Formats: sequence, structure tokens, C-alpha cells
Amino acid sequence: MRKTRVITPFKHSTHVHQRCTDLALSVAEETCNSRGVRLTRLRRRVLELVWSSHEPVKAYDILDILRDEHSGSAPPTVYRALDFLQAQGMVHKIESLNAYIGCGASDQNHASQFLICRSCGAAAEMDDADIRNVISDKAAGLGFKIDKEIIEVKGICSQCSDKECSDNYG
Amino acid sequence: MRKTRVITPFKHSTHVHQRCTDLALSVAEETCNSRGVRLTRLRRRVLELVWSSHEPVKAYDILDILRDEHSGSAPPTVYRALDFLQAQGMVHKIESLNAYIGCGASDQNHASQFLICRSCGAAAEMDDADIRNVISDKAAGLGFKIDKEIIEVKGICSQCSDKECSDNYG
DNA sequence: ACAGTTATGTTATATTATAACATAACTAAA
DNA sequence: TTTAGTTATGTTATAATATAACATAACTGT
Repeated sequence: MRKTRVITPFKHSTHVHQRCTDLALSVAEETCNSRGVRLTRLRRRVLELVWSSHEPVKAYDILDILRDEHSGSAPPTVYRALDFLQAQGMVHKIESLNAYIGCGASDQNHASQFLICRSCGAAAEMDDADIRNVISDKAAGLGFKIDKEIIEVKGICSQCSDKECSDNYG
Repeated sequence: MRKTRVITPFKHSTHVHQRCTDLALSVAEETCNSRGVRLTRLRRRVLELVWSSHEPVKAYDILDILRDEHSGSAPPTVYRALDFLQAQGMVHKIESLNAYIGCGASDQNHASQFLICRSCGAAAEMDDADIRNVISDKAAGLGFKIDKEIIEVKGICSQCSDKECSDNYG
């Protein structure tokens, strides 16, 4: 059993979120440069808004902010930017929430498994080789060839379950 | 490595679909009886429509049919029936498609992994213990407690990939 | 400076889902 | 077997999510 590769962890209490955002934006800049695609001001701003927290963000929440900043903003404004960012691997869609989350590993091609906490709403991203392998083995056993896996695991994160215990008993 | 438990397979060419539907409806009747919940005419009809094929079905496609049969049908008609059927495990929602598919194992509590073919649109359902275990082990390793797993694997099924080959070379 | 391409603006509409309250149908106890 | 309580359905309205289509603007390379 290999060690889990955590792409975006659940945040710790000591976590300074500005660092996540700054890092993600600078990786995105570099990645876009090296790929010859354009991280325009709008796309960069949408990426920044997606990274505003570790909770998946709704398209219309982004739109509300864009509208305050620029009256010409409309649904296509945000959906186009999200489409671009998803195509570049900088944002993932969480299908079960109709919401979007930033990815810190957009420079690397990878699969994703999301852990989504029902209490704090945060999502952690991992790419675990054992999970990938068992799924592809089982699918292959049924003659199925995989393009893409959507894995969204709902539950409660370690911090929140500690907190629930102390709320109840502490 | 344990053998994959296939709940709903990809259909074979010899498949007589009426049998899937009949079986699902009779299991649903019995399950509802034993649970003391009511499989009303409307709910039964919605379940039948969900089972009209092995492709996940859209809520508004069901609604279009219900409207032909009864003028009082409206979105809540179908969404309420789908909510009931999901709560009873007779229907699953495919989150990445906003569509619904029948489950033949509603009498048993189980997890689901879906294989969804990009070519024929069909979805197969499995509940594989090895997949479940590796995911719960890895989640536990990060201190995460699982309520529910959403696994939707996109790709191409065996029949369709055979067909694609013969279309190209045959 | 220009032509071609890519990105954004703009208006309209499609698709998916829920809220809220009224009526009807079942259920179990008096 | 009425009646009260509960569950299911009818009905109207609207919220939330997403895309189509075409116009304009901004970049890119020559």
C-alpha cells in the first residue's frame, strides 16, 4: 500500500490561506506561460475567487462578486473562465455540489479523489495510486476502458469530528 | 483481490429488457411492503420510467411522459417521486449527468460504483469490496470518516470498444 | 496597419430543482 | 364509520445552474 499523495489537505488552524492563493496563482501563471495559453485578468480573478477558501465555490457566487467589479459580467463570463481553468487543470468541478475548487497541482497531469466534509464544507484533494489502480483493475476486469474517474467522498474531517466530540462531551 | 459484485451489468445483445424492469418493480413492491412504505401508482410509474433503459434518465424526460398521462404533473411530481425512490435505494442519481438510474438491489444496503459508457450512454453499477476498502483505508489514514462515496467512472464499455474497432478496421 | 484569431460583452433562453400552500387520499383510533 | 392525524399529490411560482448565439474588443503575428 503506497502513501496517499495529498494534493490539497484539509487546512490546519495555523494555516495562512493567502499563501495557498498566492502559490496557486503563481503556479497558474507559469503553467499558462509554458503552455502558451493566456491567463487573462478575468481568468486570473476567477481563479483567485475560486481559491478564496477551501470550500467549493458556486459559479453564481463568483458572478455576484464579478458584477460588483464590472457591470458587463454575466453568466457566460464566469462559465467561460471556469471552462478555461478546468481545461488547464487549475480548477475542478465538484459534481455533487455544482461547485468549483482550485487545484494546486495544475502543472501535473493527475487523477483526483475528493474528501468533502459535511461539517466545515471544505474539500481535500488527493491522488492515490492504490485507489486509481484498484478501480482501473476492476473496470478492466469488466472490459471497461477508463477516460476519467469522478470520486467524491462525503463525510467528516478529522478536525470537525474532534470538535463534535468536544461539543458533545467536553 | 475479491471478485467484483456487479449489481447492474452492461446489457448483452441477447438481453430482454422487460425482464430487468419486471424484476426491479417486483423487488420494489416487496421491499416497500416489508418496510411499511407505500409504492403508490405514481412512484411505481416513475420507477418504471427510470428503468425504461440502462441509460440514466433525466427528470424532465420523465416529466414529459407523465404530462402526457396526467395533466396535473409538474416538476415536484417527478422530483418527489425520485426523492422517495432514492431514499428507498431503488434509484440512484448520477451526479455528473443530473440523471437517474434504477437499482436492482434496493433490498440490500450497499455502496455503488458506476461505469458510464461515453458511446452507448449506458451505466453499469457495481459494489466492489476492494474499492470500498481501499478508499475507506486511505480516508481513515487522513482522519476522515466516510458517510457516502460517489464514484462515477467515465469511459467506454467492452461492447462499444469492440464496435469502434470493427468500425475503424473491420 | 492589417488580417486572423482569441476573448469578452450582451441578450436571451434552456435546464435542473425547490418553496409554499392547497387539496386529496390513506390510516388508525374513538 | 366518522373523525383527526398523517402522508401524498396538485398547483403556482420561482430559484439555481448552465448554454446559445451573435456582437464587439483585444490580442497575435506579419
